[in-house]
Amino acid sequence: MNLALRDSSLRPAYLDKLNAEQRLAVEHGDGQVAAPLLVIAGAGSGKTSTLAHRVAHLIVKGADPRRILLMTFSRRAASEMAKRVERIAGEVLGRDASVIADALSWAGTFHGIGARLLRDYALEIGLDPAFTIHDREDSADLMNLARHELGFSKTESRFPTKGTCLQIYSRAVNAQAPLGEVLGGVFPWCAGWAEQLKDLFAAYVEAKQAQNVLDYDDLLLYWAQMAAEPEIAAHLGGRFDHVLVDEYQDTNRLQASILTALKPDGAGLTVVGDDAQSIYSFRAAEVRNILDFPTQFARAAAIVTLERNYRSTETILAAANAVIGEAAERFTKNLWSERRSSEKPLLVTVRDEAEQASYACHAILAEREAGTALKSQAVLFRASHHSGPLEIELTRRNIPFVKFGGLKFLDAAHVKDMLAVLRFAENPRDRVAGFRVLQLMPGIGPSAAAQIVETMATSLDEAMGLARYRPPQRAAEDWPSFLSLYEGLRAGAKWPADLERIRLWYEPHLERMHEDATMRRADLLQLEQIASGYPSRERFLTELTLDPPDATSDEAGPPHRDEDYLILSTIHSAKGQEWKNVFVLNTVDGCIPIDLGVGSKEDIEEERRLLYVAMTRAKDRLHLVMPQRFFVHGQAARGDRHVYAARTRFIPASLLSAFEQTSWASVQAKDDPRRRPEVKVDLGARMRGMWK
DNA sequence: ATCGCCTGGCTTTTT
DNA sequence: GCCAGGCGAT
Repeated sequence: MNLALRDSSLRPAYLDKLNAEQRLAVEHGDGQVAAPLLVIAGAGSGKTSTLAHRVAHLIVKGADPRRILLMTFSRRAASEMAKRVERIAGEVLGRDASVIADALSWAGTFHGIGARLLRDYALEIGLDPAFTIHDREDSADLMNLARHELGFSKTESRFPTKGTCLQIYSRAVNAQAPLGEVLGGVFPWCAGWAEQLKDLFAAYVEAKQAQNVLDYDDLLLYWAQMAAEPEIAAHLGGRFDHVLVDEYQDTNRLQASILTALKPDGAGLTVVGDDAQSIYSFRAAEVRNILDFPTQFARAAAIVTLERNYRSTETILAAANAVIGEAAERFTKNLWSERRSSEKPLLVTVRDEAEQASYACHAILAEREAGTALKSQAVLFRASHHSGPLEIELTRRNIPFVKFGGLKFLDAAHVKDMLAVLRFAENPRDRVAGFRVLQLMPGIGPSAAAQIVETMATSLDEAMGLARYRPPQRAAEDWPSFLSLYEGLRAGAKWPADLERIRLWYEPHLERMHEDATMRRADLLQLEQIASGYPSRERFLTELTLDPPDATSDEAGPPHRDEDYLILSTIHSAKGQEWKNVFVLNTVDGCIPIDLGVGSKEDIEEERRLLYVAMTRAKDRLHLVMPQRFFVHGQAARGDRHVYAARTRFIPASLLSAFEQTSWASVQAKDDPRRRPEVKVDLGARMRGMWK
């Protein structure tokens, strides 16, 4: 046996750090364009690392990084990946590795890559490359305009709201399913409106085109449609030798069709995912994508399964495996770990949500005393508002935190106003932006705003149309300054000075409209700060829409980077992350699974996977907290009241042995002045008794 | 035509 | 608790 075969010169050091399965995935095809590859990567199995190693390996073996397409679920994941590839490939090639990372320019989300390709091929497909992109709320606003114009806002019985309409539309597009099927399957209560919805969607699509805007779905839809043209498809597919997709379990049919169009025979295609972590079916994610992948192409795909978990202790894994083991259908095997621990995950019963918050604070601080930084701890929850009481408690105790998921910075009305001005300048045909901006001025309401955008649309030159418009009396005072702002912005982008200019114009309106103008002004300054990091107005608008800053923190403003802070996150936003110490709030029926409407069997299964995802984020310690009592408001008929909650159905009695059950009551409760002592003394009787 | 106030209905997760 | 839509005052 020739020992030279094992020589490190033949097997680079970076491969030695991988386990056998990971190495299989990395070396598949040995750097050449090869048969399709499916990597089933369990939670914590080193998926990101494996994918990064595969990309680095391709480059080391001579692949051109500019011809590698790498799609991840967030831009953050993409840049993280690029950094790792740079490090690994740099070790071997020894060159200036940053050149490699820069050359890996086609790394991003499906939507982000779509936007770039569409601008690139715009002329070939009859699209104006200056299109702007609508986020969800903008899309809903445009849907609403169409809804009004068609007279659906005053129907006898109530027509679905703009949000619901958009959801239906989006579902039909992403699932590539006919409207009837979507209505029947997902929105049965809207099935009676099928005809009207069809008309509405037709009007919505026309409006988008007239205004040169694309919504999120269009970025995929246009891409898929463009790739269905054989000539463009060949050109497009020929641009990339290797196409790698992360989180494949969360892609939908539209995305799968894009991949197939790019690589009809699957050559050079790698997808990575875990069916047990599929939690995006509300976004039309199709778990069949990953399940059908192996047999989808003429050449069968190679399959590699990663089951060794490097993240969690075996007790945490045992509990997580037990939870997912109850699933109706699953494909990956149980994860295993060598990380021994005598500590089982905790199932903590507390009285109510206030006590839950109190427990979490208490345990978090105790962990920090023991040396676990706040940053290594996270609190996860099913719905964004579940963290409300905890946020209050954290603020009260001066524990800094950053929250991911839920309401975004960009959703704040004043931030949207500023961006709308910018977008209106970038694309004068964007009616949603114009409609919003114009109404900021007192005296201009919906009808005047509609009239103005209409005037603009019918003028040959939009800005000219605007200049000729005579404002109503009440708006006369504010009009000239707006006009001069707009003409200035149209004359040519001065970046990032444009944003400051807009703010100076906007501030008086901000103060008039909002009590808390000072706080909001701080947000605008922060927006300018963010803007200064982008090279151009167009890039800023596009990338901000596709990848909004996703953390909001308490009013004190975002903690500095070097400061220690706790992570609060929805379970969805926690995907792909890990912490030493993890808390899951509201592990009760009604929250996990969430009780909304009927809930089909599939919905319930997805909720089970959500709990699994949450649990598998934990490395060392896991606390599942169960408040017994909930305060519910609303439901006018019954008024506010308490309801009692039961342990989540995903942890039936048969699984309890995998957990340590405890209950907790805050010690301070007795001293808390807000709490009334329970002893009731009849002082009057005592006084009288004194004289008996 | 605009704006502010009131009422009645729905209430998740995100690119 | 938030949004859509209706009504009345300016």
